[in-house]
Amino acid sequence: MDAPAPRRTRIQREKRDVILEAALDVFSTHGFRGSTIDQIAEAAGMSKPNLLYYFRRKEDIHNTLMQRLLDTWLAPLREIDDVGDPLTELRGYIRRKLEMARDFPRESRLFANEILQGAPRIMPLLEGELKSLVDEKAEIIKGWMRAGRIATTDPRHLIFSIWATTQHYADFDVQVRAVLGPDRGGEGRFEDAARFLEQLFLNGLVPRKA
Amino acid sequence: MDAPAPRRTRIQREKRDVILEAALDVFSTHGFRGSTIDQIAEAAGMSKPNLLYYFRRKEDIHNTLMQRLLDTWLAPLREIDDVGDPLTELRGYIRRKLEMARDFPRESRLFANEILQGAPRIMPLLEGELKSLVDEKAEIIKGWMRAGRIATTDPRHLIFSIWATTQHYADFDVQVRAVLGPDRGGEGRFEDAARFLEQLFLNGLVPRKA
DNA sequence: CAAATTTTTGACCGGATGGACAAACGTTAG
DNA sequence: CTAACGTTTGTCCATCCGGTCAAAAATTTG
Repeated sequence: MDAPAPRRTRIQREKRDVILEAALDVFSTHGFRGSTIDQIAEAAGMSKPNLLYYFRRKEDIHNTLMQRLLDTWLAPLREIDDVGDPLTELRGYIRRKLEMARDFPRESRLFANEILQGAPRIMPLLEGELKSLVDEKAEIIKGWMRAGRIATTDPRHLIFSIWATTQHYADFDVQVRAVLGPDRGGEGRFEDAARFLEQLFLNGLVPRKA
Repeated sequence: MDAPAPRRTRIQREKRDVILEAALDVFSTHGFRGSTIDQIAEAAGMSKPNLLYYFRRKEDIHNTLMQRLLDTWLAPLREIDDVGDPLTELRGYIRRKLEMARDFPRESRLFANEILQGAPRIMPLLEGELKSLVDEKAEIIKGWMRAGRIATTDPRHLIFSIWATTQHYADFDVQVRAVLGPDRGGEGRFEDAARFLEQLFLNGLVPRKA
């Protein structure tokens, strides 16, 4: 489907990267339709026709961004396997996802925008690659439950809850900061979140003695 | 600030409602900039100039929608008080929020869209009304923790996690359904989610004996 | 009924926006 | 140097889109 061998010069590789970086900024805060080529071109420090020399259509930029995103986005989930302690494994996954929300908030928002609007461009991927990856990991988690190594519950909804709670700190960042206020809304918020989520996922809210 | 008394005829009230209903559909799936007046007008079954007779500007529709939204949106949180059992109170809050995600997904997505794009229109509300409401409820929760009635943790992040996990089923609905597949992606998914969330928030994942 | 008022519509406008194009400019290889 | 190739830009175009306007149609009021 894709062009077989996109042979590119050094300049082309560099400029394309600059454009993608700028486009990530713009797309992630205004959405696809809310972003203009002029905005992206200005953010990339070049003229609009120049930008269109590297990407023929606005959609091409978005597609390229989306494709790159999905690879890295699912990496943390792929890392889960059933060697080692289940709780350690899950704690690690939660930590990695939270770090991604902290370090790649634009990517998270880009993804959220796409899903919010019905995932028009990546629906096949969700039903294909994503679903089978989740199926596979859900099976591992189910094994842990059968062995009594973690509490028995719905593994898929467990994964959803990890996605939701971690990505929240990227996607709803403005709200989080507004609510926390200047004192606790600074960089410390991610450490607070990490502590809280660890406690939540491990022990829940029922008070424990000893 | 607002016009003092917007005296409206019966037709005006009805037509404005039709428009708002249509606009909720359109805005919640395409975002503000991604939606056109023509789209909304067609969904409302009237011509564009006719629509503009009831709302002078596109932004007015969005503002009205936003204003109505916020009242109902925060209602579940307002209901929390410190009479009765804390765990019951929190469980009830989670259930109510999940029901809202199920029954008002468009409202949830409209709100998510706004926050994702930096909350340009409702930032003052977040820093004002929302923050103080959360502050107030966080204080109640803190009281429960001091009394040893629930586990000690960060009350604000607890609220965030409830928002995140419940709204996820509205905002990321396409993804949830794609991952669950046809068998479990039907209407049963909300009951599964309710069961899972109750377990998560009460007991976490550490397996319990007895 | 007729006057006054409200509602609806077709036609139109100006600015924004995605994209095309050819000419100019720069760089590199022979 | 110069021809070939890659890069950049000014200009232009067609379409979309938010919004206006005047006039027609419908409704309400006296």
